Amino acid sequence: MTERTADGDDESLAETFWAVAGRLRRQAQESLAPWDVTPSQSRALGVLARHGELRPGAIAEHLRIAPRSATEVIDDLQARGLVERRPDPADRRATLVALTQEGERVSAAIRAARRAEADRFFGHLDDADRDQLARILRTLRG
Amino acid sequence: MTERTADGDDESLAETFWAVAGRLRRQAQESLAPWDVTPSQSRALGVLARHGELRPGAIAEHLRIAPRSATEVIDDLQARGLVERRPDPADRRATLVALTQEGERVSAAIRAARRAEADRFFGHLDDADRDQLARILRTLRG
DNA sequence: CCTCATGATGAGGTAACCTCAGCAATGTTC
DNA sequence: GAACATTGCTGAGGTTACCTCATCATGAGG
Repeated sequence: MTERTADGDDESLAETFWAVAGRLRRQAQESLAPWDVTPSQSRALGVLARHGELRPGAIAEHLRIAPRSATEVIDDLQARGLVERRPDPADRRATLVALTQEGERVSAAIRAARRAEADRFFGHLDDADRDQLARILRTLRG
Repeated sequence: MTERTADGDDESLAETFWAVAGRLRRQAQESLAPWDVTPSQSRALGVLARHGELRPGAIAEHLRIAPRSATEVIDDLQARGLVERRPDPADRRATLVALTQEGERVSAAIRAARRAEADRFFGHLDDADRDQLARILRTLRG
């Protein structure tokens, strides 16, 4: 009798929101397992896939993290052979980060898996609700 | 010209959801600042305020974290004088964790601040949207 | 009592962030 | 065109919030 104890504890919207966030996070994490890539690495891969080669600072902006933190994520991705660093011909201080072929492959695969995951997660909603949710969230995104 | 760069990068619902989550998290964190209490500590205080004295294991269940992690949060709260541990008269292995008077006071204050924060955050929505959102999130919460 | 399960905690680890300091290349200013 | 501030990245080291695994009591059942 494991008892669904784990909190009804709801203190309105915020609490419910976080409960949902937790579920979504766990699912996302699972869906990344096959590639041995952490969520933050996958976010960085996504940015690179969308924008092409970028400097670490630009990646940091896209991810809304400190530049130093981007360096770390890039280090990890490089260690896994998914990105490579090359000097920026336009500025000798700077570095350009680009997906390797393997990086392209993995990032495409992850993108697909993430999409499938999201569909599965939000698929419990009918189309109208999905639209509502999207609209409301965009309002809150600021 | 600071440039609102930080990502339009939206890959549908999930991305938007996380953008909102980020904003909410930041605001929540700020709203806790006056009491020098971390988010996870405040969650634990909330559980204790709602349920009264509990064993660490029970707190862990409510927070959906490992028992060992609950021990840690409780340690921190105890160091700040917000909770106290006393032996469970019903089981000599167990410990009961209860709010101190200071803990009650702080937890009430935080509760109020959190509520105000949430109102401010979700206040951008009209009543209908708030209801919609609540309903949809409850569906997704599982 | 003897064994197994349970409650809490020590030890030690991880992911994902952060700030601060330092170094090299740039841009600016006089 | 030398002096100075700024920018771009990264080393060092810290924090939060988790985790697992091992240990050590106590408790419960045969």
